[in-house]
Amino acid sequence: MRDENQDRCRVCAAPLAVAVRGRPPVYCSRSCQAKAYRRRAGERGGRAAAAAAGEPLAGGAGQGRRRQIAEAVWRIAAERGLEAASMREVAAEAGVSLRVVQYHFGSKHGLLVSALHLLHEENDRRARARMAALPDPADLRAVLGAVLNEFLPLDEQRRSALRVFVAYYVRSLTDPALAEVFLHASQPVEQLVAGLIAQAGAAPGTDPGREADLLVSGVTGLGMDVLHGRRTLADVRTTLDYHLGRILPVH
Amino acid sequence: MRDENQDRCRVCAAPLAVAVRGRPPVYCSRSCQAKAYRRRAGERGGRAAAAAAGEPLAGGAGQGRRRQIAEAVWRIAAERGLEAASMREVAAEAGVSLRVVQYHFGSKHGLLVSALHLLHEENDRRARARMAALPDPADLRAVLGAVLNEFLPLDEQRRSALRVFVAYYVRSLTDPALAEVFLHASQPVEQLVAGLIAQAGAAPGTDPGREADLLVSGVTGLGMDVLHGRRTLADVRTTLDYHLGRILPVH
DNA sequence: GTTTCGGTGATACGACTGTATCAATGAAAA
DNA sequence: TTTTCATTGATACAGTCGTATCACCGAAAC
Repeated sequence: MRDENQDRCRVCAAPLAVAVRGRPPVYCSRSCQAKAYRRRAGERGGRAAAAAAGEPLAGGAGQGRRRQIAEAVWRIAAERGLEAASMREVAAEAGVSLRVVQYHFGSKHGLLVSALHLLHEENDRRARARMAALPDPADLRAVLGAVLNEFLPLDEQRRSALRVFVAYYVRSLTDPALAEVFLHASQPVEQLVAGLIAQAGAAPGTDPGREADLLVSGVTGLGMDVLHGRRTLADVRTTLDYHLGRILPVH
Repeated sequence: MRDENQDRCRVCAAPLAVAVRGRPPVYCSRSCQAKAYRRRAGERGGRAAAAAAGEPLAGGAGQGRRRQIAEAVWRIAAERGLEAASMREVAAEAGVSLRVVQYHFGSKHGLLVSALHLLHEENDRRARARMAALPDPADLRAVLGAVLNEFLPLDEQRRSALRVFVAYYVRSLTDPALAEVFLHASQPVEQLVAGLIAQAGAAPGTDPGREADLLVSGVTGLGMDVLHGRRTLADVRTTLDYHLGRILPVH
């Protein structure tokens, strides 16, 4: 409590300009600040040169910061809704300061848009990984089931993803920039499903495209009902099995 | 600009207490206020006694105020999202003062819950009216189509209703009181659809319950895609016709 | 005449929100 | 040594939010 903030430079003791806004000044000039920096660097070099240098900042360096913050947005949106994702709240959840969020995303709108972008990439990545982990990639019915299951809240990850997804969906209804991200991303899901249905050998008289359209949107809606508690997960899976069996007759 | 607010009673000219909070006082006591009231009533009675009396307040008196305000909430939610529905914004949209909204709903949360309640009643009313207006009530396929079309944004009314619905849905994921309203309301839609399918003569081997589940949630999802611009309304109707034709074979 | 009652006008408070500003930091380049 | 660069810390500002408070209004009851 001795060297409290005086109105004198810490190095040359010259009087320093008063700043009514922003961070209070401590040095009278950039050179005095550099001098102080070198002094500190010297002290530090003696005992902890290597330790203080690297520190890749827990979660991938460089633009890993952006990802770290985006994940905080996802968590908040999933648990408390997008309207609870204020700048300060996101910063706290990510364990960084408000200024860091501002710096890396510019504005709140930029933050939301970027977080949605990263979310789409992440979801694609996860879905691809899960499909690659299937025991028999030639079993087209299993592949189809895996694709559709991706929209059901089967585990905490998918549950959270669905919640974030619908929260963003609603927001995009009144925010063109968010709608853009939605439109430029998820066209091919229905086409993928339609292709799988056609390849797997659909029952005669069925239209793979129309079946895929209702299946995809229906599964999303059923998943939302599960989130709500309006339906059981088991019930939804039974319904899904029924329709898969109807579209793809056994062998 | 002559009789500006002095610190004297308007009637007896006694000094009046200073109030740092709330509306500034004008009378020194309740009796002086009543005196002023009677004086005004006397003047008014001479020329506009009947005209000033009734005035049911444009839209149904009594608890019509609540409805008027709830409709403002719906409009704002449909056009700018639920997060834009602040107390002041709702009051302005409804053409009343902030205090009136506070008085009739107590808190913002109470406002949102009540508005959702009234919305459900309104939607039921509209759906019932549209079904009653069908040309041939015995044509079960037409009735089924009408029920499902209720979830598509076919006109501005349904478009708006769907937007408000999904906005509230998302909010209900993080608000138990809203979720309650959802759960205690819309169970029987799927049962209604399933009943219609069974009565209309489904194709052999089809399960009306499972078909209804996918149809209802699927139609909702497709309607949301239309809102988004991800799908054409015509495309959705074609898909819907396809599935109706599949479930209910022609004659 | 005074009180009571449902409803409303006019402020005010404190907590938050998004954004802006100024300065410091650590390291590398000039 | 001085400058530059990308990043972060520490505030400040103006506005909005939900809510609370006090007084007024009209009319009916006592």
